[in-house]
Parts: sequence; structure tokens; C-alpha cells
Amino acid sequence: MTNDVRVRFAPSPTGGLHLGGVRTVLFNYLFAKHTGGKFILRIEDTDRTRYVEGAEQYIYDCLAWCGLNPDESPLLGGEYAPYRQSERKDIYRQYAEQLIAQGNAYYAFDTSEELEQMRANLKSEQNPSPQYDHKTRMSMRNSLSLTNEEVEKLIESGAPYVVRIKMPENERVGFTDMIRGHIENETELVDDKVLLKADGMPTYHLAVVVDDYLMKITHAFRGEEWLPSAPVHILLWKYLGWEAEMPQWAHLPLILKPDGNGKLSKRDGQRLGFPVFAMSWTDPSTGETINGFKEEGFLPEAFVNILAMLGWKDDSEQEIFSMQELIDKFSIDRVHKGGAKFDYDKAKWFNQQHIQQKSNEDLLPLVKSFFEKEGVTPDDESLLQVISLIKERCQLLTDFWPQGHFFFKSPSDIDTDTIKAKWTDEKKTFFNDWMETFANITDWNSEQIEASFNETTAKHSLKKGEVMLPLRIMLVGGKYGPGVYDIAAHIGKEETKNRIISALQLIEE
RNA sequence: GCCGCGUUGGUCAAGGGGUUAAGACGCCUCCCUUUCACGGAGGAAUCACGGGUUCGAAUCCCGUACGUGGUACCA
Repeated sequence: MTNDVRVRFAPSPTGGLHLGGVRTVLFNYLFAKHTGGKFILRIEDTDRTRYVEGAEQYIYDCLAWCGLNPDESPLLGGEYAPYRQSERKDIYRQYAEQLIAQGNAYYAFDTSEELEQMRANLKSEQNPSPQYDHKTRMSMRNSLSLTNEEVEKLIESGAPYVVRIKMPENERVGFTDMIRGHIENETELVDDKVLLKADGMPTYHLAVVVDDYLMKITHAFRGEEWLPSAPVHILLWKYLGWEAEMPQWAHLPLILKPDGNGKLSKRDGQRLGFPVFAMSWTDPSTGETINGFKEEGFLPEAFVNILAMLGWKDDSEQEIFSMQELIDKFSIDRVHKGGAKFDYDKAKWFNQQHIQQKSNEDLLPLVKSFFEKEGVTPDDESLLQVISLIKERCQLLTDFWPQGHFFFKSPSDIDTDTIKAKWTDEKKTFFNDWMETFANITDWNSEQIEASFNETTAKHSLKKGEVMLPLRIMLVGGKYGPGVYDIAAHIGKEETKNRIISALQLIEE
């Protein structure tokens, strides 16, 4: 039996791809893969005033990084091409005309000034946002209020117009949401939405219905901000005669800001110090760059895992999932109804878990690129060892450098204050003596180093702890890092000696 | 204002009539580690509120409150 599940993600290319957007992609993708269906990427670029150079390519890049690759897209093509709405412009008009002919839509000639005027006139405390609806439409300039003659004349004269849906009065429109169950609205409460704009482009409302129909979309997932306009879409499916093929809807909960309430915005990320975009985005008009999860050191598999847990959970205690496990286990009826506050600390924990699960070899190229940004290009074998030594103390890929820089460069900042606080002449002679002792070590490894260190501390009647911390600081710069003998072993005998000597000089100053 | 949607610890959440209301993040205490981290053992919640229904409600119903989304020729 062939499976014909088809879902789509339909972003408008206007800027950085937000957490919530990626999660919508993810749920679409998981649903498609789980059911053996197809995941389609459609670009909704019907608003020419919001066109942003590079934003479309950026979306492809983000999806590729996340591993959420579509089966059909503007790039890939497919049976239902084109997948960019600006290239489908001519398709929409006939449906708008059909709706007018059926009496479900009408021409409206009002200028934006006239619309503003109407809103200003009707605005009151009781009605802060007057709508273009059944109550007001007859006092506006449209093919309902004007005579046929006037309408024809206006159109012939080239007067700009839009097409609006004529929302019925006293009707209830309902549908079953896969996440929320039955939802019903009063049609007269929603306004006569514009379907076709003056420039001939459709609005989202018309385009989404026409394209979902033409592209045979079976399930439509989108953010819950679309719930209030759902009745318009349902009505359109009905008026166009496609009701039997209408997709099943699912409105996903929002991702909320960590403090207070409200939708998470890119400003919250900047304010609180965490990324909200998948990858870094540079606004071409301002030149401003905002880092994404990738640049902040997240693994794509962790990023996907985080997003999946923000709004979905299976009935087990498992929290760390691979993409394949998510695909296997995902079910739309376990998606939550309520929004979730984004918790950056937990996000980092997810990343840490994924780092620990990855092999050193897999981590190598990733870590290397962050080292290269710091101007250090270690050889693979050496970096591999370092990765295995420090990986368990890294939450982010960006932590590898601060946790591991001293393996490749002698530390520029040495916390001499801590050493000086308990410094004695005995310790000084200990270090001088130890350097002479370890000069004789032929097999420079961590066991030998430790043995020689122990021997020398015993000789000087010092407790290991008294000199281990100073040694660590001499080699590393501060009170952190993996086992101190491992560090000495890795940087080599000469370098160990050099660092001790230069640190001793600093202490004496 | 109106309409829709939502509400289990600080956060993510399991649980959908009878449970000591799981687990995770974060926080605190302790152990391990003569750094840090990892790991381990503990500590902290009457499920927004008020009414029902029921022998029994976090779980079902109705209100209220709060939050949030929409109310554009933006998506």
C-alpha cells in the first residue's frame, strides 16, 4: 500500500529562523518520516515588501544543519513545482475569481487611507480594533456596496483593488484539531480577510489553501497563532469545493520566554544571553549579526532533541533521543497544548549529554573548527587525546577551547595569587628538585610522572596537596582542567619544565 | 473590548477518578576526586482559585482568575 502522507513547512523568508520555526519543521519532519510520508518545503514569499536578500538560502542552510531535509522544495523541485509562491502568482487569481462568482468574495477598492479613516472613526473603548466585516463592509467602497456599473468602471479605469472573503453571518465553523480536539468559531466575528492583494499576490489565507490543495497536503501543522484565522481557511476549502481533501490540522503550542510570559523573541535571547536562531543571521539592511545555536557550540542532534522535548514527550523517562528514535516514537497526540518556557540551562545539559555520547573521532572536526577560530591548528592525533581528556567537562563545543587551550599554548594568564598565598621556600626547592628528578624519566607518561612527583614530595616531607595545586596552576593557568599528570604527560617534559620555570619567576617577582 | 487557546514544583514534564503526584534541569547538603567536571546519596511541590459530580478528583463538569494568541493589502 502506498503511503500518501504529505506535510509541509512554509516559512516566509524574512530573516533568522527562530527556535519555534525549527520546532514546527521538526514536528512536520518527524510526522512525515514516522508515517513514511513526504516532507515538503514551500517558500511563502508573497509579501514583496518584506523580501530579505539571502533569507531563503539561509533557511536551506538551517534545515541542512539540523538534518531536516525536505523531499520536495524550490531547490529540489518535485511533482508539484514551483514551490515558491511568488512563482505561482498566476495560479491564485482564478480561485479568487471563482469565489467572487460564487458570491463568497468581493472586490474592494478602499485605499489604505480610507481603511485607516474607517478604523479611526469607529475606534472606541468598547471596540479598539474595528474590523472590515459584515458590520462595516456596506459603508466601504466595494462590489457589494457599489453598483455593477460603478465596479466595472473602476476596474476598467485601472483602479487598484483587493479581493476580500465575504464572511457569512450567524454561522459556526468548526474543525477537529489533532492536538486540541474540536474547535468552533462564530463566522461573523472574523473579518473579511483580504485574499488577493492589490499587487495581484495572494495573502497567506488564499495561498495556503490553494497550495495545500494543489500540493496534496494531508496534514497541516502550524503555530497556534494561526488558530483564530482557521475558520477563514476552513471556509475557503469549503467554498472552493475541496472540503473532502482538506488536510487535518494541528496547531502547535508556542515557545515562551524564560522570564515572564509571552512568545520568545530574538530580543529575549540577546537580553538574557542565549541564541534563539538555529544559525547565525546577519540582517543585510543593518549589518547586525545574531549568533545561532550552531555558533554557540550546539550539536545539531542536541538542538533537535531540545526542540522535540519542548512540546512533546513519550510516556517513558527517556529524555535523550537520537533523530531515529524520535522518528520511531513521535506521535502527534502526545504533543502538548500549552506553551513551554525555554530553559537555556537545560538546553546546555542536553548538549552536554550528546557530546558525551559522541565518539572522539566524530567530535574531532567540530572541535577543530573552534580551535582554528582561536588561531590554533592542532594535529588530529593530539587533539583526539585532548578531547578524550576534557570532553566530560564540556557542555558546548565552545567549551573545548577554554578547557583545552593549555595543551597547545602555554597559558598567558597565570593565577599566581593563589600560589603566592601559600608559597614557601620549601615549595620552591621542591619544584627545583622535582625538575631535576623528572629530567631522568625516560618514559614520559602520567604514571611515571605521578610516581616521581610522589617520591619527591615524600623526600621534602610535603603533602601532595600542597604542591599539586601550584603545579596545576603553573601548567594550566588556573584551578581547572583534567588530571594534572595527564596534562604534563601530554604537553611533554620540556614544556612542563619550561612552564614551571616561568611560573617560578612570576612568583618570585 | 471581542473571540480563540491554555494553566501539575523556579523550569521542562509523567500521570487522564483511589499513586508515598514519576523523572529531568537548576538550587542546597554530603560522598568520590588533594582543582574543576563527571559519577553517586540525600533535601525541598497538597497539581491557579471557587463551586459541583462522586464513597473518592491533579484527573470529569461549570464558573472565576491569570496568561497567551488573533483582531493588517505580515506571515
